[in-house]
Amino acid sequence: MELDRLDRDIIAALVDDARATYAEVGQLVGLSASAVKRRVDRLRESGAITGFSARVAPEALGWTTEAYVELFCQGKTKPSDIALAVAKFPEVVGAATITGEADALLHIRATDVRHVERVIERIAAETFVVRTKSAIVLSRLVDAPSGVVRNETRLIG
Amino acid sequence: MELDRLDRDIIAALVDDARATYAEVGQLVGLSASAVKRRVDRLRESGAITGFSARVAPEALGWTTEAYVELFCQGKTKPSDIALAVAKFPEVVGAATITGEADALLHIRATDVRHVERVIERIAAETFVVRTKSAIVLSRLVDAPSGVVRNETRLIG
DNA sequence: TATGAAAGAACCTGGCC
DNA sequence: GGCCAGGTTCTTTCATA
Repeated sequence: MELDRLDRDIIAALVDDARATYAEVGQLVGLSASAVKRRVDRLRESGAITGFSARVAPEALGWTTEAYVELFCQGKTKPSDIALAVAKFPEVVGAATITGEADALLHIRATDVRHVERVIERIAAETFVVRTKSAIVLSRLVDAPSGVVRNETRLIG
Repeated sequence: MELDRLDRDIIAALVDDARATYAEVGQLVGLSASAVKRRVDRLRESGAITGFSARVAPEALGWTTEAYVELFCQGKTKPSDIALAVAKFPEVVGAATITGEADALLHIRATDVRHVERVIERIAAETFVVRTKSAIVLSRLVDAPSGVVRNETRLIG
Protein backbone atom coordinates (compact mmCIF):
# COMPACT_ATOMS: atom_id res chain seq x y z
CA MET A 1 0.00 0.00 0.00
CA GLU A 2 1.12 3.51 -0.87
CA LEU A 3 1.51 6.04 1.95
CA ASP A 4 1.66 9.74 1.18
CA ARG A 5 2.99 12.53 3.37
CA LEU A 6 -0.43 13.06 4.96
CA ASP A 7 -0.59 9.41 6.02
CA ARG A 8 2.90 9.62 7.47
CA ASP A 9 2.08 12.81 9.37
CA ILE A 10 -1.07 11.22 10.76
CA ILE A 11 0.89 8.17 11.88
CA ALA A 12 3.52 10.36 13.52
CA ALA A 13 0.81 12.28 15.35
CA LEU A 14 -0.80 9.08 16.62
CA VAL A 15 2.52 7.56 17.67
CA ASP A 16 3.05 10.71 19.70
CA ASP A 17 -0.47 10.62 21.16
CA ALA A 18 -2.79 7.78 20.29
CA ARG A 19 -5.67 9.44 22.15
CA ALA A 20 -5.55 12.70 20.24
CA THR A 21 -8.92 13.50 18.70
CA TYR A 22 -9.36 13.34 14.94
CA ALA A 23 -9.84 17.12 14.98
CA GLU A 24 -6.51 17.63 16.78
CA VAL A 25 -4.68 15.37 14.35
CA GLY A 26 -6.44 17.14 11.52
CA GLN A 27 -5.19 20.50 12.67
CA LEU A 28 -1.61 19.19 12.78
CA VAL A 29 -1.69 17.70 9.30
CA GLY A 30 -4.12 20.08 7.62
CA LEU A 31 -7.22 17.96 7.20
CA SER A 32 -10.76 17.87 8.56
CA ALA A 33 -11.58 15.48 11.37
CA SER A 34 -13.59 13.16 9.14
CA ALA A 35 -10.86 13.02 6.51
CA VAL A 36 -8.42 12.00 9.23
CA LYS A 37 -10.78 9.31 10.46
CA ARG A 38 -11.15 7.89 6.97
CA ARG A 39 -7.37 7.72 6.57
CA VAL A 40 -6.86 6.20 10.02
CA ASP A 41 -9.49 3.55 9.27
CA ARG A 42 -7.71 2.80 6.00
CA LEU A 43 -4.30 2.67 7.70
CA ARG A 44 -5.65 0.17 10.21
CA GLU A 45 -7.26 -2.00 7.55
CA SER A 46 -4.11 -2.01 5.46
CA GLY A 47 -2.06 -3.00 8.50
CA ALA A 48 0.18 0.06 8.59
CA ILE A 49 -1.27 0.87 12.00
CA THR A 50 -1.54 -2.37 13.97
CA GLY A 51 -3.21 -0.99 17.07
CA PHE A 52 -2.95 1.46 19.95
CA SER A 53 -1.09 0.92 23.21
CA ALA A 54 -0.59 2.65 26.49
CA ARG A 55 3.08 3.40 27.09
CA VAL A 56 4.10 2.19 30.52
CA ALA A 57 6.97 2.96 32.88
CA PRO A 58 8.22 -0.59 33.56
CA GLU A 59 9.68 0.40 36.94
CA ALA A 60 6.25 1.52 38.11
CA LEU A 61 5.08 -2.05 37.61
CA GLY A 62 8.09 -3.56 39.29
CA TRP A 63 10.06 -4.45 36.15
CA THR A 64 13.28 -2.77 37.18
CA THR A 65 15.79 -5.05 35.47
CA GLU A 66 16.41 -5.84 31.82
CA ALA A 67 18.90 -7.99 29.99
CA TYR A 68 19.93 -9.06 26.51
CA VAL A 69 20.63 -12.74 25.96
CA GLU A 70 22.37 -14.26 22.96
CA LEU A 71 21.22 -17.76 22.09
CA PHE A 72 23.55 -20.31 20.50
CA CYS A 73 21.51 -23.15 19.05
CA GLN A 74 21.99 -26.60 17.58
CA GLY A 75 22.74 -26.85 13.87
CA LYS A 76 19.29 -27.35 12.47
CA THR A 77 17.19 -25.24 14.82
CA LYS A 78 14.45 -23.38 12.95
CA PRO A 79 13.51 -19.78 13.79
CA SER A 80 9.98 -21.03 14.50
CA ASP A 81 11.37 -23.41 17.13
CA ILE A 82 12.98 -20.49 18.89
CA ALA A 83 9.87 -18.34 18.53
CA LEU A 84 7.67 -21.02 20.06
CA ALA A 85 10.03 -21.62 22.93
CA VAL A 86 10.59 -18.01 23.97
CA ALA A 87 6.94 -17.04 23.50
CA LYS A 88 6.22 -19.11 26.60
CA PHE A 89 8.05 -16.54 28.73
CA PRO A 90 6.25 -13.23 29.25
CA GLU A 91 9.59 -11.83 30.40
CA VAL A 92 10.88 -12.09 26.83
CA VAL A 93 9.68 -8.76 25.41
CA GLY A 94 11.75 -8.96 22.24
CA ALA A 95 13.43 -11.65 20.19
CA ALA A 96 15.03 -11.94 16.78
CA THR A 97 17.30 -14.24 14.84
CA ILE A 98 20.50 -12.48 13.86
CA THR A 99 23.66 -12.76 11.82
CA GLY A 100 26.96 -13.46 13.55
CA GLU A 101 28.04 -16.16 15.96
CA ALA A 102 24.85 -16.21 17.97
CA ASP A 103 21.63 -17.45 16.42
CA ALA A 104 19.18 -15.24 18.27
CA LEU A 105 19.08 -12.24 20.56
CA LEU A 106 16.48 -11.97 23.32
CA HIS A 107 15.40 -8.90 25.25
CA ILE A 108 14.20 -9.72 28.75
CA ARG A 109 12.41 -7.68 31.42
CA ALA A 110 12.38 -8.93 34.99
CA THR A 111 11.87 -7.80 38.54
CA ASP A 112 15.52 -8.22 39.57
CA VAL A 113 18.75 -9.94 38.59
CA ARG A 114 17.74 -13.17 40.29
CA HIS A 115 14.61 -13.20 38.17
CA VAL A 116 16.70 -12.70 35.02
CA GLU A 117 18.84 -15.63 36.07
CA ARG A 118 15.83 -17.89 36.55
CA VAL A 119 14.42 -17.05 33.13
CA ILE A 120 17.76 -17.63 31.40
CA GLU A 121 18.06 -20.93 33.23
CA ARG A 122 14.71 -22.09 31.94
CA ILE A 123 15.43 -20.94 28.39
CA ALA A 124 18.83 -22.64 28.46
CA ALA A 125 17.01 -25.83 29.38
CA GLU A 126 15.31 -25.93 25.97
CA THR A 127 16.67 -28.89 24.01
CA PHE A 128 17.89 -26.84 21.04
CA VAL A 129 19.87 -24.34 23.14
CA VAL A 130 23.59 -25.08 23.26
CA ARG A 131 24.65 -22.08 25.32
CA THR A 132 23.71 -18.51 26.16
CA LYS A 133 25.60 -15.28 26.66
CA SER A 134 23.91 -12.51 28.54
CA ALA A 135 24.39 -8.84 29.32
CA ILE A 136 22.49 -6.97 32.02
CA VAL A 137 21.31 -3.49 31.14
CA LEU A 138 22.98 -0.86 33.30
CA SER A 139 20.98 2.14 32.12
CA ARG A 140 18.55 2.67 29.29
CA LEU A 141 19.47 5.59 27.05
CA VAL A 142 16.86 5.40 24.27
CA ASP A 143 13.50 3.65 24.13
CA ALA A 144 11.29 4.45 21.15
CA PRO A 145 7.72 3.13 20.95
CA SER A 146 7.92 -0.30 19.38
CA GLY A 147 8.13 -0.42 15.61
CA VAL A 148 8.77 3.26 15.23
CA VAL A 149 11.61 5.42 14.07
CA ARG A 150 11.75 8.58 16.15
CA ASN A 151 10.77 11.93 14.65
CA GLU A 152 10.13 10.32 11.36
CA THR A 153 8.15 13.14 9.93
CA ARG A 154 8.34 16.78 10.82
CA LEU A 155 4.88 18.04 11.64
CA ILE A 156 3.87 21.54 10.73
CA GLY A 157 3.27 23.99 13.57
CA MET B 1 3.14 4.95 44.18
CA GLU B 2 1.15 1.88 45.08
CA LEU B 3 -0.66 -0.01 42.31
CA ASP B 4 -3.45 -2.42 43.17
CA ARG B 5 -4.90 -5.17 41.03
CA LEU B 6 -7.49 -2.81 39.53
CA ASP B 7 -4.75 -0.43 38.39
CA ARG B 8 -2.80 -3.29 36.84
CA ASP B 9 -5.86 -4.63 35.05
CA ILE B 10 -6.63 -1.16 33.71
CA ILE B 11 -3.05 -0.79 32.46
CA ALA B 12 -3.20 -4.21 30.82
CA ALA B 13 -6.44 -3.27 29.09
CA LEU B 14 -4.98 -0.02 27.79
CA VAL B 15 -1.76 -1.64 26.62
CA ASP B 16 -3.95 -4.01 24.67
CA ASP B 17 -6.12 -1.20 23.28
CA ALA B 18 -5.32 2.38 24.13
CA ARG B 19 -8.48 3.62 22.40
CA ALA B 20 -10.90 1.46 24.37
CA THR B 21 -13.60 3.58 26.03
CA TYR B 22 -13.63 3.99 29.78
CA ALA B 23 -16.88 2.03 29.84
CA GLU B 24 -15.26 -0.87 27.97
CA VAL B 25 -12.26 -0.92 30.30
CA GLY B 26 -14.64 -0.66 33.22
CA GLN B 27 -16.53 -3.72 32.12
CA LEU B 28 -13.28 -5.71 31.91
CA VAL B 29 -12.06 -4.73 35.35
CA GLY B 30 -15.38 -4.30 37.14
CA LEU B 31 -15.65 -0.55 37.59
CA SER B 32 -17.81 2.26 36.30
CA ALA B 33 -16.53 4.44 33.47
CA SER B 34 -15.94 7.40 35.74
CA ALA B 35 -14.01 5.33 38.26
CA VAL B 36 -11.80 4.07 35.44
CA LYS B 37 -11.19 7.59 34.18
CA ARG B 38 -10.17 8.78 37.62
CA ARG B 39 -7.68 5.93 37.95
CA VAL B 40 -6.28 6.47 34.46
CA ASP B 41 -5.81 10.18 35.20
CA ARG B 42 -4.03 9.25 38.40
CA LEU B 43 -1.84 6.66 36.64
CA ARG B 44 -0.81 9.28 34.09
CA GLU B 45 -0.03 11.89 36.74
CA SER B 46 1.99 9.43 38.77
CA GLY B 47 3.96 8.45 35.66
CA ALA B 48 2.96 4.79 35.59
CA ILE B 49 1.30 5.43 32.23
CA THR B 50 3.60 7.68 30.21
CA GLY B 51 1.37 8.16 27.20
CA PHE B 52 -0.47 6.44 24.37
CA SER B 53 1.03 5.38 21.06
CA ALA B 54 -0.12 3.96 17.78
CA ARG B 55 1.56 0.64 17.06
CA VAL B 56 3.05 0.68 13.60
CA ALA B 57 4.21 -1.98 11.13
CA PRO B 58 7.71 -0.70 10.37
CA GLU B 59 7.77 -2.37 6.94
CA ALA B 60 4.70 -0.40 5.90
CA LEU B 61 6.75 2.75 6.41
CA GLY B 62 9.76 1.41 4.57
CA TRP B 63 11.78 0.36 7.64
CA THR B 64 12.46 -3.17 6.50
CA THR B 65 15.86 -3.71 8.09
CA GLU B 66 17.00 -3.75 11.71
CA ALA B 67 20.29 -4.35 13.41
CA TYR B 68 21.88 -4.54 16.83
CA VAL B 69 25.20 -2.78 17.29
CA GLU B 70 27.58 -3.23 20.19
CA LEU B 71 29.61 -0.14 21.04
CA PHE B 72 33.10 -0.37 22.52
CA CYS B 73 34.08 2.99 23.98
CA GLN B 74 37.11 4.75 25.38
CA GLY B 75 37.91 4.28 29.05
CA LYS B 76 36.18 7.26 30.56
CA THR B 77 33.14 7.58 28.33
CA LYS B 78 30.03 8.51 30.30
CA PRO B 79 26.62 7.00 29.57
CA SER B 80 25.34 10.52 28.96
CA ASP B 81 27.97 10.99 26.24
CA ILE B 82 26.65 7.92 24.47
CA ALA B 83 23.05 8.99 24.98
CA LEU B 84 23.68 12.41 23.48
CA ALA B 85 25.54 11.00 20.52
CA VAL B 86 23.05 8.31 19.54
CA ALA B 87 20.01 10.52 20.14
CA LYS B 88 21.08 12.43 17.04
CA PHE B 89 20.15 9.44 14.90
CA PRO B 90 16.43 8.77 14.50
CA GLU B 91 17.39 5.31 13.25
CA VAL B 92 18.53 4.40 16.78
CA VAL B 93 15.25 3.21 18.30
CA GLY B 94 16.82 1.68 21.39
CA ALA B 95 20.03 2.04 23.34
CA ALA B 96 21.37 0.92 26.68
CA THR B 97 24.65 0.57 28.49
CA ILE B 98 25.33 -3.03 29.40
CA THR B 99 27.61 -5.35 31.32
CA GLY B 100 30.16 -7.45 29.45
CA GLU B 101 32.85 -6.57 26.98
CA ALA B 102 30.83 -4.01 25.06
CA ASP B 103 29.83 -0.74 26.72
CA ALA B 104 26.50 -0.20 24.98
CA LEU B 105 24.03 -1.98 22.76
CA LEU B 106 22.09 -0.07 20.09
CA HIS B 107 18.95 -1.15 18.27
CA ILE B 108 18.72 0.35 14.78
CA ARG B 109 15.93 0.50 12.21
CA ALA B 110 16.76 1.38 8.63
CA THR B 111 15.43 1.11 5.11
CA ASP B 112 18.01 -1.44 3.95
CA VAL B 113 21.41 -2.88 4.79
CA ARG B 114 23.22 -0.03 3.05
CA HIS B 115 21.35 2.37 5.29
CA VAL B 116 22.38 0.41 8.38
CA GLU B 117 25.97 0.60 7.19
CA ARG B 118 25.84 4.37 6.77
CA VAL B 119 24.40 4.88 10.26
CA ILE B 120 27.02 2.63 11.86
CA GLU B 121 29.71 4.50 9.97
CA ARG B 122 28.55 7.82 11.37
CA ILE B 123 28.22 6.46 14.90
CA ALA B 124 31.67 4.89 14.67
CA ALA B 125 32.98 8.33 13.75
CA GLU B 126 32.10 9.65 17.22
CA THR B 127 35.32 10.43 19.08
CA PHE B 128 34.61 8.15 22.05
CA VAL B 129 33.83 5.08 19.94
CA VAL B 130 36.73 2.65 19.68
CA ARG B 131 35.00 -0.01 17.63
CA THR B 132 31.61 -1.53 16.88
CA LYS B 133 30.28 -5.02 16.35
CA SER B 134 26.99 -5.43 14.59
CA ALA B 135 24.43 -8.10 13.87
CA ILE B 136 21.69 -7.75 11.27
CA VAL B 137 18.27 -9.04 12.25
CA LEU B 138 17.20 -11.95 10.07
CA SER B 139 13.66 -12.31 11.38
CA ARG B 140 11.81 -10.81 14.30
CA LEU B 141 10.20 -13.39 16.55
CA VAL B 142 8.81 -11.30 19.42
CA ASP B 143 8.03 -7.59 19.68
CA ALA B 144 6.11 -6.43 22.73
CA PRO B 145 4.90 -2.82 23.05
CA SER B 146 7.75 -0.84 24.54
CA GLY B 147 8.13 -0.98 28.29
CA VAL B 148 5.68 -3.80 28.72
CA VAL B 149 5.83 -7.38 29.83
CA ARG B 150 3.35 -9.45 27.87
CA ASN B 151 0.18 -10.81 29.48
CA GLU B 152 1.16 -9.34 32.77
CA THR B 153 -2.24 -9.55 34.32
CA ARG B 154 -5.00 -11.97 33.56
CA LEU B 155 -8.20 -10.08 32.86
CA ILE B 156 -11.49 -11.50 33.92
CA GLY B 157 -13.90 -12.58 31.17
C1' DT C 1 -10.66 8.25 50.00
C1' DA C 2 -13.05 6.01 46.43
C1' DT C 3 -17.27 4.96 44.18
C1' DG C 4 -21.61 5.26 40.93
C1' DA C 5 -24.97 8.28 38.69
C1' DA C 6 -26.16 12.04 35.85
C1' DA C 7 -25.89 16.03 32.66
C1' DG C 8 -23.77 19.14 29.43
C1' DA C 9 -19.89 19.43 26.35
C1' DA C 10 -17.01 17.29 23.17
C1' DC C 11 -16.28 13.76 19.98
C1' DC C 12 -17.16 10.00 16.71
C1' DT C 13 -19.43 8.12 12.75
C1' DG C 14 -21.72 7.69 8.46
C1' DG C 15 -24.31 9.82 4.76
C1' DC C 16 -24.21 13.32 1.50
C1' DC C 17 -22.16 16.64 -1.66
C1' DG D 1 -11.91 15.84 0.81
C1' DG D 2 -15.47 18.86 3.50
C1' DC D 3 -19.87 19.44 5.89
C1' DC D 4 -23.48 18.11 8.83
C1' DA D 5 -26.63 15.49 12.07
C1' DG D 6 -27.55 11.85 15.32
C1' DG D 7 -25.50 8.75 18.54
C1' DT D 8 -21.68 7.89 21.66
C1' DT D 9 -18.20 9.15 24.78
C1' DC D 10 -15.85 12.24 27.89
C1' DT D 11 -15.63 15.11 31.77
C1' DT D 12 -17.19 17.20 35.84
C1' DT D 13 -20.14 17.57 39.62
C1' DC D 14 -22.83 15.59 43.21
C1' DA D 15 -24.28 12.34 46.61
C1' DT D 16 -22.90 8.20 49.11
C1' DA D 17 -20.26 4.82 51.83
